[in-house]
Amino acid sequence: MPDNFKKYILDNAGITEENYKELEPMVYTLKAKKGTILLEQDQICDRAFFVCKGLLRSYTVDEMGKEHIIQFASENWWIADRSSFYFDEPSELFIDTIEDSEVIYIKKDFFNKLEQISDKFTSFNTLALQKNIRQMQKRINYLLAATAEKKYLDFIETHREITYRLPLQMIASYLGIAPESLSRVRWELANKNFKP
Amino acid sequence: MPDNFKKYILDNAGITEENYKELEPMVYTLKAKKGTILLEQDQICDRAFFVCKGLLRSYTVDEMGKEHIIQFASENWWIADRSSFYFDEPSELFIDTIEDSEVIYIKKDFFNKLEQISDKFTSFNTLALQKNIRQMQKRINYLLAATAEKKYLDFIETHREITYRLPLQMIASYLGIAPESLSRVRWELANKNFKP
DNA sequence: CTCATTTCTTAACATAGGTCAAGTGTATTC
DNA sequence: GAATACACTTGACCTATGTTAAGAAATGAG
Repeated sequence: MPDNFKKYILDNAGITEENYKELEPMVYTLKAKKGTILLEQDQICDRAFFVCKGLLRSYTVDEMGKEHIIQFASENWWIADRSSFYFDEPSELFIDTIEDSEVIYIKKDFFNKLEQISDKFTSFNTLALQKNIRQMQKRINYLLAATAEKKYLDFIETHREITYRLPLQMIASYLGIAPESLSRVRWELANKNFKP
Repeated sequence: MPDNFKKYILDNAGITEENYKELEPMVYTLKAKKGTILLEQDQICDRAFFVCKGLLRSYTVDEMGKEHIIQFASENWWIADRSSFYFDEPSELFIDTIEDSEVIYIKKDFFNKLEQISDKFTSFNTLALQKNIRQMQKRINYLLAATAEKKYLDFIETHREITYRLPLQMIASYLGIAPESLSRVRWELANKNFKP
């Protein structure tokens, strides 16, 4: 099961099979039924999750008990509270599974070791951080500027792979709109495409 | 004038005066009157700006001509389109000066050289990226969840130093609300604090 | 000091989107 | 294969925020 994780590391950190053996003991495997919470708010997120199979999300819960989704992660994606992991501070986020999932998780020792072994890893990590920033900036811009309809259209565009696997209410939560509003937007879109 | 920049680099990259001399030719200085545009959308942002004195902002402009502020930068802060700089792609952002300002800018050669010279620089850079991500995630969460009032209260809390230097319309733009709404919020807040 | 410009506030009105409450499908479970 | 729980839609209504327009304050330039 951890095969696509191994492949991912070998490809991206540029290390040998030999070297990977040193890391293997620090790789943990986990299967979780849909709806399992893997990280709670206020815990310190001491691990990063890599999705081998399935679908996870991270989210906050506000004073009204409402959930606000920060990120989705499907196959070959990472998910964690980056800040909590990096700064050892309590997590803002919950993480749970949206589908039955198979997950790898690793802790800091893994990354430390990998950094020693690989000369490519640091720059790969920087690249990942930069991509993350680019994506977040785009999202901030959408949240500042866009209507519900524009947000939704952009979402299905940029999340094609997972759109059909997500309950609509979760997409709504990710976009910062009410599920009922999303229903309405979809109805309006369906109409537009017939009229002319 | 570049003195606080020099201090900033020596402190954070952990290099000697001697080493700094090698970098100096790659450090550019610039004075700009309030309202000067330093970066236009669609240009490639080939430089990062460091504010010695004054106040800058980055922002997008939507199809309606409306500005949406992404970031402010006052003394000892950096501002740039990180993604454009890193990935050599056209910038989403404009950058201009909100006050008469004195600015340092440096290009990639500076960072490359610094990376060679300093053993601390890479980890310092990673720290900066992580802090950036933390701050953006918090902002996304506010944009998803908070009312205009909460957003404003959080802003004056976390941007104490610059709040009084910013026109209210720019704060409104940063928060994703209309300037008139911000006026209303401020009026309501002023009332609350007298009634009880 | 005065005129011009920009910034901020106020008020009346409009609307996107939120809330509440059924109601209808669609999965999952035993 | 009923029964139970989710997920989605619909409609009526409501509210926060946007819009438009005007005037008051503040700032700045000459």
